[in-house]
This record gives sequence, C-alpha cells and structure tokens, in this order.
Amino acid sequence: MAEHDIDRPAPKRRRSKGSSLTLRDVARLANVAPITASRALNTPEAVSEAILARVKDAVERTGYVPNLLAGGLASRRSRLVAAVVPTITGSVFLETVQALTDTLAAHGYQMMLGQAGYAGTRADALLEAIIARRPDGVILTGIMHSPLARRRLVASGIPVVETWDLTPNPVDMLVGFSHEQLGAAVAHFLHRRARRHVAAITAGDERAIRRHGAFAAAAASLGIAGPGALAQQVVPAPSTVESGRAGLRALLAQAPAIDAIFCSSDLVALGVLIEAQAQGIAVPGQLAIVGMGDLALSRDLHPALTTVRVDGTLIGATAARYIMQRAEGRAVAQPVCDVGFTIVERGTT
Amino acid sequence: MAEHDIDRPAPKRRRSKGSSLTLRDVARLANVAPITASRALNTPEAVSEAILARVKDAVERTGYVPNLLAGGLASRRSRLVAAVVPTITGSVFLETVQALTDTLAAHGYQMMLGQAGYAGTRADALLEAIIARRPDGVILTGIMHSPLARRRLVASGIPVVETWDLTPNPVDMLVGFSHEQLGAAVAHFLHRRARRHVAAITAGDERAIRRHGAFAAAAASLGIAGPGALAQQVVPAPSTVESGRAGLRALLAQAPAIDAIFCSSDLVALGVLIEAQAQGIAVPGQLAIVGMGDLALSRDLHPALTTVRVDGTLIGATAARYIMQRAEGRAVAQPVCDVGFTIVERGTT
DNA sequence: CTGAAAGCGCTAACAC
DNA sequence: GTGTTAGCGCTTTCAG
Repeated sequence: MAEHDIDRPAPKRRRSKGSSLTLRDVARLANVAPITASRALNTPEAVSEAILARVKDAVERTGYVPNLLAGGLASRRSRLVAAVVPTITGSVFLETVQALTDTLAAHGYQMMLGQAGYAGTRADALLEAIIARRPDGVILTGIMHSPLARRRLVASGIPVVETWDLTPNPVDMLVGFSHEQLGAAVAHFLHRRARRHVAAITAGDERAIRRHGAFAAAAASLGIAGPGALAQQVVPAPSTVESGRAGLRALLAQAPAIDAIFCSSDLVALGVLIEAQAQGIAVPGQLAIVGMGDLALSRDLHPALTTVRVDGTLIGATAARYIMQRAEGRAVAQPVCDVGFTIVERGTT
Repeated sequence: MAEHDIDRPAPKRRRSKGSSLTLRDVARLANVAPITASRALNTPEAVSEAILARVKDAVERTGYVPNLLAGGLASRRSRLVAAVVPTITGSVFLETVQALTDTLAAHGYQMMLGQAGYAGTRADALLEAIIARRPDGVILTGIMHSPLARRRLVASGIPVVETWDLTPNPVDMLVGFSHEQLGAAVAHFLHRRARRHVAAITAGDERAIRRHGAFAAAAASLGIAGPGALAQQVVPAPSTVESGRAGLRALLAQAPAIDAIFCSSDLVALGVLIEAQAQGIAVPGQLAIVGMGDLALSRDLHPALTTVRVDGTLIGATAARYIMQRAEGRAVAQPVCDVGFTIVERGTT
C-alpha cells in the first residue's frame, strides 16, 4: 500500500454510472485518438478522408451526440446566446426573438430566453443567472439598465448587443433606431395630413415616453398640440387593447376636439379603433389613428391601421450576426446599426 | 531534465490567458478548500456560520459568478431546460413559454427556446442541438413528432414533457387537454345556443384538424352540420387575421345559410369578425363566432369574442414542475395532467 | 495529418 | 464540518 506510486496510477473512471456515450467510445470504435475524432467532427477539413469516414461511421452507428457543455468548458465557447426581453407575451419584440433564434440556430448556436419584467426587479438576478452560463453573447431588448447589471456585464467581458434603441453610451454594440426621430416624424406626418388637434396614448415604459416626448415637442412647434399642453394618456406597460379603449374615453373627456391619436403600440391603437367604432366615431373621418409596431394583424383591420413599422427581423438578424462575429474572434467594424423606421400609411389616417 | 519526476509535477495552469475568476480564487481568499467554498454557495446549511460569512464576503469582494457550465459537467445537471415551439410569433403558446421561463427562473433553471417550424424539417436538427446541451428536461409544444426525434429523445434519457395535447402514447410526461373533447363541446355549445347551420375555419395544423374533426362529427350527429358535409375552410398555419377574413368570404360563397363559425384560433376569429363587420353582417345576430385560445385582446373586442380558453400558464407551470422534480431525482407520481378547457361565452354568440 | 498530455472550473466520493 | 482526490467530456498546446 505505497502512499505514492511512482507510475501514475491508471485513471479509474469512478463516477461512470449513467456511463453516457462519449467521444472516447466513438474514437475507440474508429480506431483513432479522441482528439482525432474531435477534429473529424469539428474541423473535418483537417483530417484525412479515410479517418473522416471511419469516425462518421462510428458516430452513425452509436448515435453519438457530442456534449457541448464539456466542449464549451474546454474551448471557452458555449455557443449559447442569451436574449433578454421585458416579457414575452404581447411583446413587440417577438419578431426580433424569432429572427435571433433562427439566425443563431442556423449557425449552431442556441438561444436562452430570459424575462426581466417591466419593473426591473428581476433584472439583476436574471443577469447573474445568464452570466453563470457563460454565453457567447447577450442581447438586450427593452429596458434592463440597472447600473449593477451594466457593471456585471462589462466585467464579464461577454459581447453585448442592445437593441430597439440608440442610446448615447451603449454597453457595447447597438442595433436600433431613434425613438425621438420617430416621435417627431409622426407629428409631422399628422400635420401634413391636416390634423390640427393631435393627442397621444402612451404606455408607461421609458422608450414610449421618450418617443411621445419628441412627438409632443414637434406637435407643439407645429401648432397642432391643442390649446394647452398635448392631450395625453399614460397607460401601464405592457400595453393592451383595453388600455386603448379606456384611453380614448379618457382623452375624449379631457379634450373632445382631438382629431388624431398617436398610440405607443398597435394593440393600444386597436383598442382606440374598437372604442371609436363602438361610439360611432368615424375613422379616419373624425379621428385619425397611428399605431406603433406594425403587428401582423394591423394590416388586416378594417380600416387597416396606419402605423410605424420597425424591422424587428432585421434587428434580430443583425444582432445575431454581431454576436457570432465576436464569438468567432473577428471584430465588428461598425458595432452600431440604425435600422430606421417607416410610417406605413393605411386606412386609419 | 528528468523525463519522469517521481513526485507528480505541480499542475501548471497553461491556458490561463483570460484567467477568469474561479472558485479557487474565492476559496483562497476565504482561506478554505475549493470544495468548501462550493458547499458554502450550493448547500449553505452544510457549512459553519463563520466559513459561510468568509466565503460570502470573498464572493462579494471579487464579484465572483460561478461557471454553471463547469458545474453542470461535474454534477451532470445543467439546470438548462429546452422548450420547443413551432414558431414563436403569433403563437398560442406564448403564455406557456412565459410561465415556463418564470417558473424555471424562480428555481435557478434557465430556458433555451427552439423553433421547430410548422413544416417539421428543422425538428431533427434542432433536437440534436438541444440534446448536445444536455438539458435537464425538454418541453415540447405543438407538433414535433418525427420518429427519429422521438428515438433520440428516448435514447438520451432526458425527461420530456409533451404539452397542449393528450396523446395516447407519450414519449414521457404529458400536460394537456383533449382536442377531441374540445371540438365536440363547441358543437354542443352552439347547438344549445340554437345555431343550426354551423361551419368551421381550420388552420392546417394537426391538432386543429383533430379538434375540428370532432366538431364536425358532433355537429353532424346533432343535425346542425348543414345539408351535406360541414362547411369548412382550411387555411395555412400559422393562422392570421387575414385567413379569417378570406375564410369567411369563402364560406359565405360556399354555404350562405351558415349561422355560426368555429375558428381554430382567436386571430382567425378576429378576422371573421372584422370581415362580418365590413360586410354588414350582424354578429351575433346573423352569425355567431367562436374562437380558440382566448388571447388577451379577445375580451376587449366589440363585441367581445366567445372563445375556448386553455390555461396556458397552468400548462407551463406544471410542465416546469414536472421537469424540476425529475431533475432533482424525485419521481413524478402522476406524469399525465389534463388541464381541461373552458368555453368563455362573450358577445359573439 | 495524428497523437499525448494537460487541463477548462467545478463537484461526487470518500476520508478524517 | 472540512479537506483530498479524481474525474465530468471535451479541446488546447505542443510534439512528432
């Protein structure tokens, strides 16, 4: 019972109870070293035809599926990307999340989804849980700007893309558009359409508020904000159809002369449309409605909804590309992308 | 330059370039062995007060975030759960995904999301990508039933929950409801409401078709399916408002006498409602509409939509609980859960 | 082009 | 309660 054997003792595989199929088994079957099997799977061009065939055959026969957790630990590349949204239901970010998932999946990455909530209380815990998985990138949509979260994220060194906004001092990369420009553009649009008493219904989230601040300012300078301040209703986030209905009722009580409403989401706009129809208010005759987000259903309403379209798919695909580029060690030349927006004019204006 | 040192050479940390903060660093700072630091973090009750405090302090001071990839490899528990949906946009499963994410997050698990597509071509590749991450569980919603996928899943030994259905031979666990019962219930409901010429608009996905098969059979046996076969339109999945509008037009051309339509989703039902309003057809006077899914907006329509509600949140939370129970080694006593459904009667009937 | 050795950062198993 | 040791399954590094 020597305390120190001179020759290193043969490694005994102690914990192999589930004894899952490993690269070793495949390598043994193919009569190569494990590392060669690894190369055959990851960089097939670096391996001879014959060996490639043998390894592939062994994989086929055993039904081997590599363990990417182990691979990630060794290579420091998890091929996991985290996306954070405020909430997933009824969110304008769905298109972005879809594009993200698809683009990433097409390149062998997998998406983790996290919900930060609109209150922001869960954000820090969520971010810690995310960083603990060592993702190759984090994509932030909507809020998520606790200072602690920012610091942690920077400290972790993980590539970050912030989306759906153009903040002056991003954590890292940026794919979005200017909410201020958007708000002002809508005011000018309504002015050109000869609306003279505009109003707004705004969800109580930070970006919507900035959007509508710019809208109010532009409307005032165009002289279409009504006699006093702009008539405005703030409804809680996330926005709903009911907020729109209630919002219109409140607005009408407050300023009966209004002839146009800018809503912070298409759902709210749908609520306004429904309430207007229920009250016998002609749209667009007496009241113009502009939404935001261009949901799939907006073009199918009657009348079809005028809205501001943001290309969420482009945002998602671009963000995914940025992350993958970074993960593969290539620098991103222009890590800020303004995708802009379009006012899609339809029947409600 | 001895070729074999008798004493094992001191491990030289060769690859430490990024030199991330590890448990070792924390342990060193707290003056304990790494395993003790590990215990302080994972099973604080198994460690003395004094040590717990020292470790916590060290974590605090360094900003240490554990590497769960490494932890998962060692413990064979990734704390990752995969959810698969056909597509994320416009999906009735959003509520389920939300509940899943939240329930899992509350217990330290993270959700990976995958989109299989309605065509089913991406399902196999997606499933391989998922299994490669060794999740503690997989939650399937919607289709995903390629035989290869089933086999792989079973072979992997990963706990599986199939949701939104009650299949006769599940892969593993099951949380759903009977689409057949649902379809029949709607037929009886319309019969009781004195509708005598019912019709249906069905998205071309397998469950909707089964639902509507049962609807048609029950309607026929009640004598409300019209003179010949039930008037029915099949529209492509995923369903949209436009499908509903087009569907109603087609149905009217085909069978002008219909007085009720069962739609395979609320979005389709909204389309029918809009088209009816556009054509001056009174709802519910001339035409009753029943949706499926009870979207948030359905109750806010005018008239509010009668629909079949399925508790997607309950499905998600239950599925999450099943997976976590299994992951923690406890068997699930009743791995089949019928969450049922409710017909929510509102203004369109 | 192929392989041996040495870990990636953590925890299970067994001592004490 | 705390520590020692030996891996989890893979890939990097370095050597042929």
